[in-house]
Amino acid sequence: MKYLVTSALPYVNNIPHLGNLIPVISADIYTRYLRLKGEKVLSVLGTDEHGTTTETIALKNNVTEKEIVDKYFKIHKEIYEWFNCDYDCFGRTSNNETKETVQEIFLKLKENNYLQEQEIKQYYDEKAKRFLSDRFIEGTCPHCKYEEARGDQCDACQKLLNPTDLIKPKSKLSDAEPVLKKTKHYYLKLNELQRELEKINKEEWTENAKSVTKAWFKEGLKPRAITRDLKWGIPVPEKGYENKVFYVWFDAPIGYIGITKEKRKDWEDWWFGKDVKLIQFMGKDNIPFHSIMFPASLIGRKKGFKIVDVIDANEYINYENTKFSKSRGIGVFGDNAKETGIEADIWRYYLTINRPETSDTTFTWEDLQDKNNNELLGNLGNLVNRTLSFIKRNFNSKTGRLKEKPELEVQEVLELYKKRNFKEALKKIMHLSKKANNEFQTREPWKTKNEDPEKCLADLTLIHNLIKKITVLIQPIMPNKADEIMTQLGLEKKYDLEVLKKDYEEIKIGKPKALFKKIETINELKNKYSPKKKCPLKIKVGKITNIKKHPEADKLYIEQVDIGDKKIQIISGLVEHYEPKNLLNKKILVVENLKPAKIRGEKSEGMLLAVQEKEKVGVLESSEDIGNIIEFEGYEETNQEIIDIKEFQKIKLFAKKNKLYLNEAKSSQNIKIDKEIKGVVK
RNA sequence: GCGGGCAUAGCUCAGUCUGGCUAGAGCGUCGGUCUCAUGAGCCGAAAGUCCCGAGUUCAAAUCUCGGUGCCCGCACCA
Repeated sequence: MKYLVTSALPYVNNIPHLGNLIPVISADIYTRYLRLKGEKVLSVLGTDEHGTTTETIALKNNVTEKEIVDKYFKIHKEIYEWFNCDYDCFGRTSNNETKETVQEIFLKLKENNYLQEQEIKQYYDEKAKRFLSDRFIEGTCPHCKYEEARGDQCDACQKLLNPTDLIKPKSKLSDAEPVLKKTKHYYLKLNELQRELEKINKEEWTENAKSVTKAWFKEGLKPRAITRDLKWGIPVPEKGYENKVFYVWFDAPIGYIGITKEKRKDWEDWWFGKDVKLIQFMGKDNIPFHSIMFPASLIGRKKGFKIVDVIDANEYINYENTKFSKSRGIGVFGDNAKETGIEADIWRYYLTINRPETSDTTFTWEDLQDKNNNELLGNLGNLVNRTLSFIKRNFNSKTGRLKEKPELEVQEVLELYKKRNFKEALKKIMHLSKKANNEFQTREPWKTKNEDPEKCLADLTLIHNLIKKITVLIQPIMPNKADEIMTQLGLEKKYDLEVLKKDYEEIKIGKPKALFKKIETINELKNKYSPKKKCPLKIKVGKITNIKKHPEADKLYIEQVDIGDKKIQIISGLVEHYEPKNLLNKKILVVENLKPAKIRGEKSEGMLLAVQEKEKVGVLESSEDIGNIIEFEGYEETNQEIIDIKEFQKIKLFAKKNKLYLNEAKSSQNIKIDKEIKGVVK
């Protein structure tokens, strides 16, 4: 039996965070375990480089797609290497072999009648001469009238849209007004492949993989488009498809094959071999691509490609009390982990002992510190150090003869590795380390060294061997630390079942050195990498440059307000409280990031802040410069996103004396309340 | 609105599919103890309404129904 191990190919638009690293490290651990057992194994990883997002970013930053993927490919590769992930094949889906394989599979799928062409209507940019994907279209949101809504979603009201919903659609490529035009796409007939897919043996899959896949089957598979109107991707080898590429979900998994083909002459032994077991690690969001789409493409190809045997899908790891988020920059990212000065193997330990195997788990900095200081240092590090320093000091750095066989329950750990229950395996290893400490304690070598030096040395030799066994077992998880320990033990850096079982005598040990450093600066790290607290409101100083009564309403004024970078129109119900001339040219406070609304037919693009105390209403004034943003203590950033009135009402605003309070946080700048009243701001 | 998931000790998590010892582990806390070791080690203890309620069963953390709270996906409305 041979083992082909993959980890989901990460998307290369950004830097991977700890959560993204889980499958990558898991596959590495499993590979190392298999090697330890002496199995033949090939591990494959790479970067997924095609897709809309890359094209969008390229457009936005005015660089080519190639430049972006080249940049991130390098970053990803370095990060995985830093985390001691040792893959046999590390490549990228933009390589030539993937292109060939994808096109070949496509042509044969067509020949085997698993593809169908379907015509749909889509927006077309006549200036740029191409079809536009949803994200390349901008226009006015039909719901909230926000003018820069994207074709797939409105940033202001968060509603999901179809590009055809947009009022006054505009192409992001050329500003031209796009026209609806017919376009054709190829669809993979998943429905016709469902029966074959259901036959795949799923016994060894993780529970989440089984249930997600089952849910798809229950719903009934439908044909799914495999082409898109984009230019960054693998070209479709077909007349009339010159301006189209394959959809990323179709080419990315084929990348496993393409990358193997690029790196290995014997690639066919792995992808067509009969005695191969394919084990794929991934996050839970990737399940359908590996349980349905990828196998469907391969089955439909009818060439005998290796179909997945094991899907190991992990749940998510959360950051402190929130989610990891690439787009919002929350969490620990690969490059941050390096900057902290905390070694890769410590991270590997943490991510494994807290691996989200059956449910989501939580990363906290404090937990990381505790685990390093109390478990790694206190238990394992201390065991190695106390043993080796003792041998060095009392026996001239040399172990002796054994009087009994060092026994340790290694089999259980190997079984847990085999089931890919790495978390439990590691817990068990730490338990073995504790037991070794216990041996040290109960044998009391510090007493026997004078009373019975021969027994003392035999005991230490025994513990020396226990440490060696523990080291071999922990090597898949902490490869660098394992090397360090082996060197200190005076043994070769070799990890296999023979080394695990053999007992070593009369070994000249290496130099004992502290294995782990105490982490004491965790609060600094926590502050450094915790999400900046965002002030939900963007409150600006503005000047009323014009004011008139709303023609359709008795209580409303229409004000033109200069807020520095632009002028906005605001409707407010101040007629009963102010004469227009008393408001004109006043410097007041407005909320700028409020969703625009029409009030009695007039547009209102913000809110003028005023305080109400019983019947009295006073506007908030400021002596700051026009356009200045009011800041609040404890908030480090200002929200740039538009919020709606409901959200606004949830925020507690209160004015007292010369300060404004937002959810109890005091404003940094002074304000003035007209009529010197205090109370709730509305 | 539809679908899915989660809720177990102070904290982080196992256990639930397949009902069954006294509900577990690590950390933390408290008590005791050793001195080889990086203020490390070892022994022990306390700590749980297994979210709430009902049902099935000889037996429920586990199965069924209802409720509450949180999360995710999809859709719709203004």
